[in-house]
Formats: sequence, structure tokens, C-alpha cells
Amino acid sequence: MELAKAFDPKTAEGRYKTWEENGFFAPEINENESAPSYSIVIPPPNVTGSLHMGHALQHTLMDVLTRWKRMQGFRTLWLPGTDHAGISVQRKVVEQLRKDEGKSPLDIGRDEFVRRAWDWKEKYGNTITEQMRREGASVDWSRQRFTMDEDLSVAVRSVFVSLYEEGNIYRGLRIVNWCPKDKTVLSDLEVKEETRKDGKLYHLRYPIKGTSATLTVATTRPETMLGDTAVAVNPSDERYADLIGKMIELPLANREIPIIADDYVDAEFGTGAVKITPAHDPNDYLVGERHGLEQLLLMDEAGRMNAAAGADFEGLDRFEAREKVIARFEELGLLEKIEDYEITLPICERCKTIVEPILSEQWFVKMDEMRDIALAVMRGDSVPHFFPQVPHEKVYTTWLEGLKDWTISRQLWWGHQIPAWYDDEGNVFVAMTEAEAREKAGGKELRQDQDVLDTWFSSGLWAFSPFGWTGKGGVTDSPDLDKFLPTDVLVTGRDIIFLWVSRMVMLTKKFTGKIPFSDVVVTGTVLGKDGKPMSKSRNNGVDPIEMFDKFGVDATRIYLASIATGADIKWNDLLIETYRNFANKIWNATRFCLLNSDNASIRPFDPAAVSSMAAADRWVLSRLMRTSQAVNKALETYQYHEAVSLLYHFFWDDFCDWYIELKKDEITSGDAEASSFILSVLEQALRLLHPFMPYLTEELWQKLPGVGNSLHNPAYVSAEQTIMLADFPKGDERFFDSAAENEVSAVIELITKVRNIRAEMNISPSIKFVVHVAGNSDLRDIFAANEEQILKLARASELVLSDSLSVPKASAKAVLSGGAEVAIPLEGLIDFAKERERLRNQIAKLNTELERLNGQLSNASFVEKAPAEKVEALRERKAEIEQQTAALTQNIESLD
RNA sequence: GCCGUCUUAGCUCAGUGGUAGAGCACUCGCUUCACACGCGAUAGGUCAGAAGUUCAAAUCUUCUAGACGGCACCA
Repeated sequence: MELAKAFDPKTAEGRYKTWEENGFFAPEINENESAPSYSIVIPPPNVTGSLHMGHALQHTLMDVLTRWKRMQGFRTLWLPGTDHAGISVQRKVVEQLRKDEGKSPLDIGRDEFVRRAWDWKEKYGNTITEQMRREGASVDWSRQRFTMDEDLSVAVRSVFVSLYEEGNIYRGLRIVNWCPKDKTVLSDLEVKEETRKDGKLYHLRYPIKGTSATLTVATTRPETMLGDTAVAVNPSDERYADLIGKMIELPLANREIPIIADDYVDAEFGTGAVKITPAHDPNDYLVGERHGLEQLLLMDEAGRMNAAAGADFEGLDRFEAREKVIARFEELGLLEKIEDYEITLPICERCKTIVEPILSEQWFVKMDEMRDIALAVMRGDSVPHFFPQVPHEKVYTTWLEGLKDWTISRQLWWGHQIPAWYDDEGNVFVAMTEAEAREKAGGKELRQDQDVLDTWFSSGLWAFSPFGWTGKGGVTDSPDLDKFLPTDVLVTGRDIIFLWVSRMVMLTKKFTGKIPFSDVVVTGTVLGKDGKPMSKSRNNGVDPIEMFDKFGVDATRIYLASIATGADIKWNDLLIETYRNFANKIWNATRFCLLNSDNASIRPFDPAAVSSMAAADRWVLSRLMRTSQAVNKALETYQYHEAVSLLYHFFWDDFCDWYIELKKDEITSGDAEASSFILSVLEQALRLLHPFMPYLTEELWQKLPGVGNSLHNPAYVSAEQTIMLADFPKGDERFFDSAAENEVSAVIELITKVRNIRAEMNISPSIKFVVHVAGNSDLRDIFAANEEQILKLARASELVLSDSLSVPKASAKAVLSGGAEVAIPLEGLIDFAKERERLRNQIAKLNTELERLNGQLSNASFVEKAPAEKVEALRERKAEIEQQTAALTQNIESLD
């Protein structure tokens, strides 16, 4: 069989279709029903999203595990799906409606709006799932779920109703984070901070009733003064002691408000007097509660001033109102000063609008019990176990300890509408359905709560709701739930450990009694070339699809897997190119192995037969088995980068650079035994690589002769032949062969030293020379046994073996391990000065090491306290260096 | 303010107590019949700085500097 001259990723990537059509991704492809299960749920991507590098990274890591375990014979499920992304979808549909029809959601009504959102989802929501097929993700599409699927929605209602009934969900009036652009409340975790250096601190004079004096307050948000219902000072602040209890004549608002004393006030900050606006500031709200102050809400849902702000301000945007308030204060002579002030503003994570703290009635999940559940799981079972573990467990625990109640209602139409109904008196009835609610209400007419739940509320159930759990809706147990929960591992980004991971732990434990997963692989962030997180505004993003087109999916995957687990990575095209070259290298190595292989075929390795094979064969097999064992070990602890490094070095250095070169003549001459053996080694190595480079390995594997059932995992007997269902090599220790490794090491050392002499002496590769080697009889036997390969790879005409060197003065020399020496007579070619310098350099290097060794060995406490084998190893090394130095010194003298 | 991470060859990064590693880039040499996305051979690092623990520190402890992340506060 003749392969194309270079690997073409596009062709190989066509393999996905076959895999999917044959059902290879479903756990049921494994016919052994008693096989252990292995499961992963995908962190559901936002249904409006398209694939970014973070996905590509996480999906690669999940797919590597999934393919690895599937090949090991597990009943393996990687479950795909998307979440409904409340705000994002809502925004897309609103925008579409405005653009296409010039209408607002209110114009078409809720039902129609939701219908259009579903249309939008059907039409555009599969972008990312299609992109996942390109990635090679071996997810079971037959089990794909969406957080708003009927079953999952029943699960959401079940959990809500249960939590409500036991008092863990409540409705209450609180200061919440309000986004005036999205017109919805946000949870604390959806609010980010932004520091602005151009902020201002405004000092306003408030007239004190019955006097001509004023009291100055400092504020960053003067417009909220319209909603002030008190001014507070510290009770122990002597400056203001006599003002406590007096009234302020609040300018512009024409109201009187009291001066109160509260410990909250820091006398040292600003003027020591604080305006109190209970409806627009969380701290002021608490002060208001303590003092029974009125809560005056100033703004509407869009952040515009309402009637409570007074006729002069009603309808103004909050920032326009600020300007106007300041202008009025100035006119009235009540603006004392404006200071520059660095301010930190709360920002809506999605739309970057400044969040307005606002008093509002919302639904909350009480976090006391939830926190205790998560902490108990963490402290009891150390679950989740984070990889890498160092920082995450502590951060996670600390965060849990300070957890506040979770705002779960959202003022949107797209999502899970809250299963709460109200009668005319405002009594609330929480139930699975309207009918049940009405029953509870004694048959009264009811109106359902207009809000929907936070998308993360449904995502929090993702470890069990996709397996069929519906709770009060009926199913609390299903075959999939039994088999696949707990899942084995969650692979996700650092940024959603709190937002999602913690909630999965709480909700899964509470509602199923099981943990959602034991391990969490925390990925780092893929940064742009500028070292900053990729973002649209920075325009430093790298599109994975472009990378797939440019370098191939396999190269992109293995590059992403080569990053140390959890570390951030600065994107670098040069590195991905390394792996594109790697793919091509493997392609060409296979191409070579298939030359003249007409009578060859893949076979299992037989220890008895192997033991009589040549050292090079036993060596490569030993290296393959050791690499296999190490790759498994690395993957067990999610050390992907270690596995990649092992594979890279096995393929490139051991297999291509040495083994193929050593066997070249035999292969090209059509030796069927040699071809069969090298193909068998290659076949196992391809299997080992498959989880990382699925397309390349499948493409090549299919071309190997005789990849028969005998090599397959017995669990997949009736499946089509595919590498993805072949057995994953464990690394059979019976083939570990230290003797062969030593032998080949000696051969490699000799060849390398000869090449070094050739290069340093500037001798053309076309010139062949005689190589003399002196050494003990063991070494001579080894070199004699590998004479042909040594001659070929060292480009030598003759190999002369003896127990001591006997060569002309005009020779270049080098020392080998084990007291051996190599010499090359170079009459007419040698530059004596250069040779002296070359030998002196070698002595100098040895001397550096010798000095260090002498230092250590002459240290009495080292010899006394260090392990004996350590000391002995250094002594042996010292003896060898001394022997080699002596030989080199003698070589220099022999040149004179 | 609190907590945490990072600082290793020109670049991007591995390496958790025992002689500093990789890829790319650089230098030299190769149309060697699988591969120039290649082959061969070199060169390049007082492991951010300081102190400490230890026979032994890139690795453990403390401090300092710089970069970054999370949390809290912010009238």
C-alpha cells in the first residue's frame, strides 16, 4: 500500500461521520453489560454560543478521557447538551424582533415571544454541537439534552417545589443587583467590578432645620439624594453629637429627614456624615431596617427616575439626574466641592452596564443547609477532588463559608417560569402545575409568577437531570441514573467553580443522596498572543475552527492537551505547528513501514518468540511497553501533558530516529518478519495515541494489514473495526528488557560519538572512514552484533574491534561509557589543533563535573548521612570520569 | 485590606530534595531512496532577589520585588 506523501487532516476528519453513524459513542456499543461504567457530563455550553478555545481545551480533555476509558473496556458515556442561556437568548430575540419588525416583546406578548425564542433555538442553537463534531468529540448524541427539555424542566420544578416546601426557597424584599439594560436582577456572581480613576466624590450641604447651618455629606451618587430618608453620624462623633435627633430640610425633594446615630458610620471617612438611601444601597438598607426608615424607590426598571424623584426629575436617566442634581445644588449654593476619587463600580458581567443596587422583591435560595451539605462533602470525602489540587480546595471552602443567599428569579420570559401562583390577595401557592396550585388555593383563580429562574438553577441539576430524574414529577431512579451517577470527573474552567461546581455538589447530594462527581479537572485560561484573556473587545481571540483548518484538528487537540493541567497558556501558533509536524511525522513513519509489506501482518507479541529477537527489536518493544504504562499512569492523575510528552518522544525519538533507522535495510528489502514486527509495534503505538489524535490514528490504523479481531477488546466483538474500540495498551511488563535497553544505549552512544567527530572535524557525509573501538568483551560483542547498523548510521566503511586502541597518530578519538574508546584514523583529513581543542573541551566538561563530585564526596556529613546507594553512585561516576579524563589526556599527548 | 498563583535557555513552557529539560528560534553541516512539516551535530540558564532549614534546595520555610487571579470594602 502506498500512502500520500503528506498527512491531509481534512480527509481523515471525514471519519467522524462513520463513527457517529455506527453508534460507537454510545455506551451500549460495549456489549459486556457487567463492564464498569465511566461517565462525564459536558459543562453545557450556552446555546447561543459558538466554539471558543476554552471549549476546545475542555472538550479535548474530556474526549481524551472518554476515548481512553472506552478503549479500556468501560461502558463509557460522555453526555452532551446545551443550556438555555436565559439573558443571552432573550437579548438575541429582542434584537431580532426590533430589527425585523420594529416591535418590542410587549407588542407580541409573552407566549409569542417564547415561541420565537424556541424558533431561534432550533435555527441557531446547533452551531456549537456541529462544531463539536468537527472536534472529534465522542459524545453520545442520542442522549443529548437541553436544560429546557420537558423532563429537565419537570426536574427544575420538582427541586423548586421541594426547596420551597422545606423553607429553603423564599420570596423577599432585598437590595439586589439590577441591570437596567437587561431589566433583570442578577446574582452576586454575575456582577463584576471595574475600577475607574475618573470617579468623583461630591460634597453636598444639607440645611439643618431651624438653623442657618448646614451638614455636609459626601457621596459618589448624588442623584440618590432624592431618595434619602435620613442622615447618619457615628454616635461617638463629638462634632455631631448635638445634631442627633434634629431634622434636615432635604433640598430639591422638599422633605424633612432625621439625623440619626449609627455605628455603621466611619467618622474618619469623608465628612463623617452619611446620607442614607435605604432603597438603593445595601448598607443603607440595613441602617434603614435598624431605624425604621422609609424606603423610597427612585428608579424604574430601565434606570430612569420615577415619580418618587419628583416632577423635575421624573423620566431622566440616572446619570442625567446626577448632572441635574449637581447643577441645582450649585445654584442653591449647597455644593461644597467635587473631589477626584477612584471608584469601583459594579458591572453586569454580560452587557457591562453599571449595575443598580435596588430594593426589590425576589426569590432566593437560602444557603445555610446548602453550604453545610457542600462543606460536609468536602470535609468528609474531600469531594470534589480538584486537579490540580493546590489552590482550589481552600478557595472553594473559604468561599462556601462566606456564602450568601442566592437570588434565583430573573425578569425574563425565556427560561423556566417560576412555579408559584398568586391569588388576588397576593397569597402564594407553589406547586408542580397550575392545577395543583389551584387545588391548594381552594379552586381560586390564580396568576403565575411572571419571572423565570436563573439559568444556573437548572444547570445545577445537570449531574442528574439529564439521566432522567424528575423528582416529584415521577422519576427518582432510572437505569441511566443508576449506571452513570456519580459521574467520574468534571472538566471545567476555574471561573465557574463557585457559580456551577459548588451548586452541582449541593443540589445533587441533596436530591439524589449521591455526589455528582469525585474529581474536578480545573482548566486554565487560554490567553491571546498578548497574554491577556481572549475577548472580542481586545480582538485577541483565536478561533479554533481556523486552527482546525490551518493545522488540523488532531494537531490542535494534542497541543491543547500538552498544556500543564490547570495552567494558563499563551496562545502560540509555533507550538501547534510542532504537533502538525508530529502528525506528519507519524504519517510518514507509517508510510515507510508499509513499504514492501505485502506479506506482513499485525500480530500479538509472544514473549517466547520475542526473547530470541535482536536487541533493537526487544529494545523498541520494551520502550513501547514502558511508555504505555507511563501514559496510563499519567492519565490516571490527569497529567495530560506528561502523556503527550511521553508519546511525542516515543514516536519521534525512539521509533523514528532510532528504531526505523536501525531496521531500514531489512524493511526496504521486503523482510516480512521485520515488517510484521515493526507494524505490530506501530499498531500498538497508534492505539496509545488515539485519544489525543483520533483522526490521524484511525486513518493510519485502517491501512495496516491484518488488524483483526484477535487484537480487539472483547467487549466490542460485533462492532465495526475501528481503532476507537481497540484495546488500550496497558504496557505488558513481560516485555520490559533492561539488557536490550543497555545494549541499544551503547550502540546509540557509539554512533553519536562518531557523528560528533565527523561534524566537528568538518568531514563530508560522503566520506566513509574506518571506526576503531576498544572495549571489554561484552561491549565488543554488542558492537559486533550491531555492526551493519553501526556502519550504516555512522557512515563508516569498517568497524575494527579490539581490547586496546592501535591507530595512527593522525586519528580523532572519543571516550565511551564502560571504559571504551573510539578512534577514527583521518590521515590527511585531521586538523591537529582542532582535535586538541575538541579533546580539551571534553576534558573541561568532565572536570566541571569532577569538581562537583569531589566537593560532595569530600564532605564528611554527606558521606555519612546521604543514602549509601547515592554515595556509591557518585563514587562510580567519579571513577568513570577519571578514567575518561586520563584517556583523553593521553589522546592529546599522542597527537604530539 | 484578605487569600492565592506565577516569576526556569532569545520565545512559549515542563520539571515538588540528589549531576537543570522540551518545542520553536539561533549556529554549523546535509537533495542519506518515509518525512525539508525533514536528517545530523553544536551552542545557549548563578532556575526573579535575599535569608533560613538540610549532608544536599529550581524544588521546603520566611521576607522583598514584579505580574496575575479570587474575595471583601468602597459615604
